[in-house]
Amino acid sequence: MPLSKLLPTTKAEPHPKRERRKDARPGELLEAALDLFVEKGFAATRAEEVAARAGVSKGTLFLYFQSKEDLFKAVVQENLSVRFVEWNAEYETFKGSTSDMLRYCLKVWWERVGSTKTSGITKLIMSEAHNFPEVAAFYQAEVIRPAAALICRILQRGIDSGEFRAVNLEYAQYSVTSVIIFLVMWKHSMGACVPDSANLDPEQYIASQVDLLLNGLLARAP
Amino acid sequence: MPLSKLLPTTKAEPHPKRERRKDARPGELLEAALDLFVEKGFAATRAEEVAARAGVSKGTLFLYFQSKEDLFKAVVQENLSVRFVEWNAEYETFKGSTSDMLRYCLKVWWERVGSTKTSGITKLIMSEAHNFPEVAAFYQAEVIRPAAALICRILQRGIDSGEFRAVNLEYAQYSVTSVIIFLVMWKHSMGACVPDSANLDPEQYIASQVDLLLNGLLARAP
Amino acid sequence: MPLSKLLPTTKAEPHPKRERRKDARPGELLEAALDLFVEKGFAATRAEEVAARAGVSKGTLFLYFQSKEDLFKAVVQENLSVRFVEWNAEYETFKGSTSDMLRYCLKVWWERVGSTKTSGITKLIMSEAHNFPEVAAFYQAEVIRPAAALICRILQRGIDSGEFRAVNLEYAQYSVTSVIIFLVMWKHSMGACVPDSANLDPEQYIASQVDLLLNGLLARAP
Amino acid sequence: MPLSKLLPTTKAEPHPKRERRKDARPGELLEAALDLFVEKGFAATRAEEVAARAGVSKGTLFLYFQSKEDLFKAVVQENLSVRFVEWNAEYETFKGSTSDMLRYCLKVWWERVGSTKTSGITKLIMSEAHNFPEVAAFYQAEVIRPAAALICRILQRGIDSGEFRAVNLEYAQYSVTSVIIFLVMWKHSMGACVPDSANLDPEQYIASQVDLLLNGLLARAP
DNA sequence: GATGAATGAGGATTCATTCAT
DNA sequence: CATGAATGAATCCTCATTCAT
Repeated sequence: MPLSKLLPTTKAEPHPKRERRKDARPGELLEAALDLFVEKGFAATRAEEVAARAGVSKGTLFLYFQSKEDLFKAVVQENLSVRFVEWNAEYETFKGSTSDMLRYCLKVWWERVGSTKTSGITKLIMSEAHNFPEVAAFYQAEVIRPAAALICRILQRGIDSGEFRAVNLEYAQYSVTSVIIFLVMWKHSMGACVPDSANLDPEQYIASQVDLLLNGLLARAP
Repeated sequence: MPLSKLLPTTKAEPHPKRERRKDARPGELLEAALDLFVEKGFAATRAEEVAARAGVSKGTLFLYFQSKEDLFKAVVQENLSVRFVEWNAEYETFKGSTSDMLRYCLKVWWERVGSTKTSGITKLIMSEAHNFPEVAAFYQAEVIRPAAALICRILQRGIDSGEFRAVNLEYAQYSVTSVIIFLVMWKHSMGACVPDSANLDPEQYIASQVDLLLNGLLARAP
Repeated sequence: MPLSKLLPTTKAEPHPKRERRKDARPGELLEAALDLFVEKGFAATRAEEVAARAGVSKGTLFLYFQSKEDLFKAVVQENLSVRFVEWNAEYETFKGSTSDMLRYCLKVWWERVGSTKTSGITKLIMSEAHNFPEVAAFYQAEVIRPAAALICRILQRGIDSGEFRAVNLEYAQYSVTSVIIFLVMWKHSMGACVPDSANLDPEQYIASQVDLLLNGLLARAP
Repeated sequence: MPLSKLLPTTKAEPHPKRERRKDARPGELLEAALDLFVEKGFAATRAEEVAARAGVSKGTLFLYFQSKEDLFKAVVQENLSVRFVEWNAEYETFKGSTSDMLRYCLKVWWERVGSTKTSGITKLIMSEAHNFPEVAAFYQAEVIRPAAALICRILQRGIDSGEFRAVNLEYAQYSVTSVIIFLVMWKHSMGACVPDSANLDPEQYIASQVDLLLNGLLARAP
């Protein structure tokens, strides 16, 4: 499925003058749109709000994006390319136990994605998938599957080295995914409506989850 | 007669069918609303659609609910609270290991909630929390906190009996919660946009998650 | 113009059984309707409110009146028949100066009409005339013209006796009418929105107006 | 393209004409609203009608006024207050008898207000006061009280000069007010539903009323 | 007769989108 | 390029009126 389908369609120029490339405008609009879509959902976000937050007029938004739906797709596209290449590379060269690798992987995810605005995109997709099935499918292909593959590779490494039990990869992978998804959803929904005292600390949450994932709940025989 | 010219005569045609089911209406509407809200989100669901799915007219909906927002709140309220009492009771009388109890607990959750329409509520809340802070707070108080408390009690039972390690309850509890939340979110978003082949089997998913949660990934020393 | 046109049409019975005549119902409804129409206007009054104030259900209202418009016409009809006959009779037999007669006339009007709910009908007609031109014309014919004629007859009596100047009757008559209309409009609009301290006392108002009408503002040469 | 199926495509046809008259709009809308509110009452006037009469679309109205009620208040506000300053000034410098002054005052009122659309405001307020108590209070403060004060000042001038009798100002003032109110109400309600033959001539009406107010009905002793 | 649940046309209001400036 | 005034389809909600009980 071609990525280009998610790019802002740029009004199919009849004669290709010069490829006007992005000023700052589109970026600022995409950023504003991400914020608002994540916060309020697609339908509840008004185009004018997005424009206002980006510091431009309503008209300008539609200069860069043919429609609100188009803007949505562009937001997704812009924030999709989580750097699996780079992570895959890190995976190839990682020295150390696979337990450490898993810990490291989640730590890095939190630092680079989870704690940033980018994590909002996941919440957005989860919330709007039904209204944008095409986008959801695309996300599934471009993000979820690669992520799952990466996790599987890590798990496989642990199994191969004898560090991990020979679990079913397909489902074991969800033990990592669910940690991530839960944190993202929490952060962007309930977490924002709840006093700090009732809230979780992401780093402690991740540490705890990894510990349990690795060691399990059961007490070990001495 | 000139007076009749003043007000449009509106001689309404007789209506096709007109059932009188005062007591059943709210429930029917609530069910229809649950379906549609979960499927399309709050904003994207038209009041008239809800009415139509419940087999009544637009006006009837507003006879029972003051506004669409009111309907939303009623949907949330309707599908809540009830279960925790019965579950807490089951917990008190459960015979067997806490591992079994945990397995049983998730199994029952899936059968009674996860696999039913009710699970859509959770997705709904996660998606719309920002637009309905009161509802979110309500959900937090009525569902999340009781659920967390129940899970903690189970974990504590395992620790007390020496079956489980003495983990931090507050965070260990999330290991169960995240299993549930992930499954719900998946089912109601990506899962509906993805071919069956790429989809997960809920019961296998749960079994696998519980197994890993109990035993961990790490291979045991012999 | 036949009065019967303003009567509630009673659903043109195909076979004239027995002329079911008013219980209390229609009267209570008309009273409630008059109150509310005067207070809030025709459009802003809901049929259900009228029914509720009359202590019956919505359906019952439409049992007695074919439509809200019909109800309006019935309200007008019911309250039209200000007793000019009786007043005309009083006029014939009145002993005393025409000044006293005028004073008496306005006093009686206030006691029997102005201070009662009936005066609301005038306010109602004035306010809604544009939306019910037929009713307005009818009121003009049945109430305003007879009232004007009565006033003219009184004025003529004064002129004939040499008590009054030989003024133009047609316009002099408005000097009485305007006193009445102003009081009615004030009572039913501004008067109800203003603290008592800023309000007028009807009887003092009438006395003052009659005095000025008779004696004029100008100081008399000694 | 399946995505397009999700949101109705709404490829709006180009609009016929589209004038850009930001500064003129509110005034045009206010004028249209005044016409229609006076003619049909507040509730019976549809927002779209107002827009249409102002030559704009429904949406444009709500660009300038937050709601129909807001529009109503603006209509009242727009057509007020202004005149009393200029009139008070004229009063200070008037040369001539107070009788002439009174005559002049009513003549000017008819020319500048009574005969214009502005007089419709008064009818509007009288009819709708109950539904807009704040507007009524505003009108009372901004129009009625200043007008009464002006009239009182004139009467006082006449009394001071010995031209008028020493009447009670508070109530004598109503003799002028009622002349005005009656004319306005008549013009905007019954007057519009009655053949010209049965109608009054405003200037003759005013002349007659002032004459009677000054000289009274009673024949003078020679 | 009475009731009040049900209906659906009607109207206020919103907001994505266009386009003259 | 940018603006923001203008548009009108879409949607929520009201309320006169009907009719099964």
